[in-house]
Amino acid sequence: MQLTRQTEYAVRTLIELVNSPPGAMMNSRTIAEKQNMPEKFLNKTIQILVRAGMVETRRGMQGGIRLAVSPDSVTIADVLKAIEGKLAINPCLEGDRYCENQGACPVRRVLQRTQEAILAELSRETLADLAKGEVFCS
Amino acid sequence: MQLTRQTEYAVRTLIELVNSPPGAMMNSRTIAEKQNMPEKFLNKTIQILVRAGMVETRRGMQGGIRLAVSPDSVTIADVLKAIEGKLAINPCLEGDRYCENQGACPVRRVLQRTQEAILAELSRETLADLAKGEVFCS
DNA sequence: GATAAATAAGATATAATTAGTCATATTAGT
DNA sequence: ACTAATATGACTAATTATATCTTATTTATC
Repeated sequence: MQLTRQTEYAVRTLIELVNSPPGAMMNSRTIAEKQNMPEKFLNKTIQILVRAGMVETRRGMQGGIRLAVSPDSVTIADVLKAIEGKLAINPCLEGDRYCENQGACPVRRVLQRTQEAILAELSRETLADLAKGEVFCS
Repeated sequence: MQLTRQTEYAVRTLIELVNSPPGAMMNSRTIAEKQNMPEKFLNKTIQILVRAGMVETRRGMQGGIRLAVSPDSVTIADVLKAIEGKLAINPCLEGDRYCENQGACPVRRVLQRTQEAILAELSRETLADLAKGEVFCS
């Protein structure tokens, strides 16, 4: 019942990008150093964000990363989904999962509510909101 | 960001015990079959519940498992804590963890709230409440 | 009392996931 | 063309979750 470290890296990276000059490319090493994350692993993480359409990258000199979306249109829930693939906290809550007792199952009911609560909280604030704070744990 | 399967096994086992004749020993194989869980793995899971004081076991013929607590005094949150060891969804939220930016960190703030929401939902209903439903997903 | 059957307990092994590193390809400036 | 900066993608290692196997204990039966 934990966020993966990669999700945290992704969030912190995005915030870092929000706080950088708009439109400018930022290189991943700088972000990795600032936020104390393993550089190569961060690159991998960035790839996922690229595929999710949240950032865009350019190779070569003067290359780097920048946001591809508006900071106020992305929440931690979005990042979580992009990185971890799904939001279901238990298999029985996955969309395509069939369970004959779905309606009656009390466990599922509690988990369903829990998941909704998680989503609600993680969707409350956007990257733009988060970036105002400027500092985070390392 | 998922419950472990073991946590689910534990919850389902406890509900099974709540629904069995009070005070009677139930054997783990029966529970495993009824709930479609791997028997030996369930045994391991039960051990954790024993150490947490939630159930008591007796070996040998006529042995088995039974609840050691009142069904209305245990919530899924309690089980989660017993099985997964901690409730923190991110390292920065663990009790003993020091982070100089704790107060100001916006990421931590969101995660903190999320964690509280999770706990609130998982603490809402006790085993006694859950057991009323009788069926669950398999 | 000895033996066998039932049962949990504990140790070990496998599989899956997460985290991290290394080698390659691409781009831009010189 | 060459070199340095940079992302990309393949590979490796570590951790965690899951499952199985072996051993110890208890009770009933003979």
